[in-house]
Amino acid sequence: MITLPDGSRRGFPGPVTGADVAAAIGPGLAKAAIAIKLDGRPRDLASLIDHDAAVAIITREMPEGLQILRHDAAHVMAEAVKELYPETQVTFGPATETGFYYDFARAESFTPDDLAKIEERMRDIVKRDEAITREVWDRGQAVAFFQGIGERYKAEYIGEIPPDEELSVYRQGDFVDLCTGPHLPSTGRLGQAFKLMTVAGAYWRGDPRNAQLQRVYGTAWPSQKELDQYLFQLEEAERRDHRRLGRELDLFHLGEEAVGSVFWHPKGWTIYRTIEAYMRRRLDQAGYQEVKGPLLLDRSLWEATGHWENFRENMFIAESRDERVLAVKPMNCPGHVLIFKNRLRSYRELPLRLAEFGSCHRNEPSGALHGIMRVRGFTQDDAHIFCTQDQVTGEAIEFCKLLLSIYRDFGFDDVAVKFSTRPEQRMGSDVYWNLAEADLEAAVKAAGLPYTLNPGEGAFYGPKLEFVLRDALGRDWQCGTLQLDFQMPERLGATYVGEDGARHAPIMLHRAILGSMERFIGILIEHYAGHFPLWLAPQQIIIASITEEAAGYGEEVARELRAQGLRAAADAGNEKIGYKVREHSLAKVPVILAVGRREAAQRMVSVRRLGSTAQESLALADAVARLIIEASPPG
RNA sequence: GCUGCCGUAGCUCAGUGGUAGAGCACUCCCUUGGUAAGGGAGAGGUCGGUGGUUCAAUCCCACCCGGCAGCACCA
Repeated sequence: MITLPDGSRRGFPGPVTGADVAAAIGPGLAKAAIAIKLDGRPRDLASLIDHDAAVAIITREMPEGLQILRHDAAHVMAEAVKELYPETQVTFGPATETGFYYDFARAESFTPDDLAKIEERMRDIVKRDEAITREVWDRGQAVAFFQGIGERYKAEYIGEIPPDEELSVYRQGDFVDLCTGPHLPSTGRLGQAFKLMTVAGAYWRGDPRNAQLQRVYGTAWPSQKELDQYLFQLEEAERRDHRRLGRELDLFHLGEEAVGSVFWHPKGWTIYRTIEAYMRRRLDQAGYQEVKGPLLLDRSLWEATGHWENFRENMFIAESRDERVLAVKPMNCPGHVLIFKNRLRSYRELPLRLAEFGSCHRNEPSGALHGIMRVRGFTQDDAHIFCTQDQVTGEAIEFCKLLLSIYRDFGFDDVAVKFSTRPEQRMGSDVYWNLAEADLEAAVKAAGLPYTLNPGEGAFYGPKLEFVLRDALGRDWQCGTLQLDFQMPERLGATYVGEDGARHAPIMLHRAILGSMERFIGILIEHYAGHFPLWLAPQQIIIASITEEAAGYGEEVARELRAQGLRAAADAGNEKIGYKVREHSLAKVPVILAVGRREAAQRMVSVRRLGSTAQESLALADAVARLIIEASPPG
């Protein structure tokens, strides 16, 4: 008896295959079927069902089906590589979110020409429509076989598979691969909607101490249409790339003179200051107190916090004329703790929320740098909340509310939460960790936010929540964080006097909303594709005069708007209005006010919005009043 | 940091073992034009850096610096 996803049941006289079940339901499904889900687990279409079970047919359009498709694309690629370059060893080749990759071991590196050849051979293999069959081998046989054909990585890996686990091997044509599956019934079912993208290095088993393999990436989709759509999306992402827009819109630059640090240009810095002012306002309202700590702090402090031990390699060290060794601060928390413990604190002062736009420097590995998203010098919208254990939940809930509200103001409604627990390399006893993890989990539950578990990814001093927002292209970015720290205040000897007259170490919440200003602005640039909402646009309004006769009036309009706090400038240049409209539209100025002889005579402006060709004639006073309202920041 | 690829004008890119070119941008002149490029002229480069091979190197080789993609890393 077989139960289908809609709850209906079908009886079969004896054992059947997944293909039989699909055929029994209908010929259309039989044709579309590529695999089955047997009691919730994906299996080959050819797998035998010999007991009462819940069965669902998987088609290529379903998420599970797409994953199988991509996994198969990896196998077809491996087969193609083995045919073209038999000396190559295969290792792992899984599906990814947009396609697949396979890691190969080969002395020579693959060139772009090689990729084209491999892709061509893959298309052949699909045309050959080779049957893909599953076999179960015993360990000795498998190790001997893979050793015999020179596949040392595969042979090594077999030794690590738990002995009670079935060892399955898939055969397609002459290619035999160790794999748990499931797979398509034949290579022809893959279709031709795939494309090889790039080749890059990747460590065997993800460990930098191991050999580096060559990872060939590809993308694969159920149909050509979806492949084309994906490729278009990649182009769109490139058009929005913050490094490109940063240059085109003259926001910032990066240079060899300060690798990994941002040179903010006037327009970029205007965005920065606008965001900073907005955040400052929101934090003031939420009961934070802003502070500013020193950039250079003595080595002994970093030894006390544990950073010297854990992160010295990534800290910039500055030596002074005396014997002291100073480190450029990689984070702001020790400074805030020092401010906290500078005098005797009472429980009445808690929760004490110290905020700082903290300039930090971390000597990130060169390969990690990426535009202004991952830099060596950056500014965190950091704050530390010193509180009692009773206050943790309430503070966490308030923080989550504030964070979501701020994200909404920047146009991000989709926020995911990850809960990261104790990492392997950590500070402090498990007693602390048990307490901290329990408290933080209780807090996120109380805040009513759904979250996913991220085991082992916490900070070395405490567990953390990470807030991931999704941008206009559906990409995820981790920005906000909330970390619970039972250790640092105690390590640095920060205490407060409790109601009982005794001294207690406060609990410290580390938190950031934007994460880093640099990174967040990078995300915003890409999210808005450079087309910022009026309140954020560095140049909000251009007054383009049509003739020299109207230039004086244009300047007057610009002065009036600036007097009202708007970022307006007059363009009295010697160009036609069409040229000016094009120039400022490309510069993504949200509002262009055209003024000619008519407007000057009647004290009007002709309003043109970015993204529209419509023109609206307004009295100057009305236009100013309207723009003031539109340009006012949220919150 | 590792693997691979790349580095020519502000930008996008041609090009060659015999000391360099286009378009856009820039400057000036003409043009005063009504909503995405009006016309003309000019200026601009130690061909990423340092060594080497060569009669001769932007081109070939080595090292270094920087960038890109991925991996690893992200307190």
